[in-house]
Amino acid sequence: MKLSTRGRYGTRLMLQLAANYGKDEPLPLTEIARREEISVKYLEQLIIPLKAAGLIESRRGAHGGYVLAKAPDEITIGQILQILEGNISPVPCVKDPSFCIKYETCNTRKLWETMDKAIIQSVCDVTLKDALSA
Amino acid sequence: MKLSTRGRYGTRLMLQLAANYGKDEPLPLTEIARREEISVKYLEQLIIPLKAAGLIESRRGAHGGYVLAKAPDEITIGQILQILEGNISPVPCVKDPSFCIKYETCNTRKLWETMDKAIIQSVCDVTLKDALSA
DNA sequence: ATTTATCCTTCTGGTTTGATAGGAAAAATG
DNA sequence: CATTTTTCCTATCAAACCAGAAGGATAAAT
Ligand code: FES
Ligand code: FES
Repeated sequence: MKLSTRGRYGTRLMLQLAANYGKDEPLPLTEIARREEISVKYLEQLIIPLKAAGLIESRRGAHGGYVLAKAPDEITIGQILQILEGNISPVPCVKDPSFCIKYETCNTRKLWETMDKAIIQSVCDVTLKDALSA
Repeated sequence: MKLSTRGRYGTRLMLQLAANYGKDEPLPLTEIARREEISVKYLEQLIIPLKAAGLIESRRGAHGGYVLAKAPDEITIGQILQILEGNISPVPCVKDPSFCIKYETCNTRKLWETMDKAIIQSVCDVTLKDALSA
């Protein structure tokens, strides 16, 4: 039940961008890497899907970098995790019934659905803005 | 953020034992394996730590098998997962501060702690008895 | 032209997962 | 006592996943 470094580093990355939101200059990965002590090369990989999902915009070249595509209170931690970790539900069958052979007669599914809802609520209710001010 | 088969199969195993609770005969793994369509060999591995933790008692030899060591309403799903999956918190640093270098200045820890509490509550409030009657 | 950056693809060592295999020890049965 | 049934114990293994490094192409500013 561990969150991988993708989700954890990605959230830290997004918080840095959130802190920089509204400023003139975009924030380059080199700076984020320095502040968070994560390699640029690894951050590059994480930022690709975040950009593809439309959460981030980029500017290339010198004085380039990244900026949030939306305000910090319009992006939730749940969205970030969903993008970087894939489906975060504890068992696949919650989203994909064909995953479990004994789906029909399963007496544990209700359990995992309860767990799933608790997890989703705990991260989808929180925006970057909330996390920054906390 | 997936629960592994250890936690999922183990919970199903424990639910079978809970359903058998109070009966004269212990339930052998061959029978559980047949009902749940999981190999006996794999179930054997899962049941070792459950027994070591005192949740289960065994009787060897013919007509042997397993019985719950406590009533179904005294065993929670959280206990089972803790035993089979290890620490179920989404990030290790919640339990072990030395895990994260930037522990002191981390701005995401509060987030994961919230998530952790939500997960724990969703499984520790539920007993085998609850899960059976649900 | 040089520098600073994003962008894109690939590779790899290490760990975890999900089992299977083979047999030893104990208890009931005939 | 021999057989069967069952738990008990240890080892092995393929596949998947994780964390990250490497190498270079492209674009913009100076
Ligand atoms: S249906 Fe998927 S765990 Fe039961
Ligand atoms: S201290 Fe562990 S994630 Fe921040």
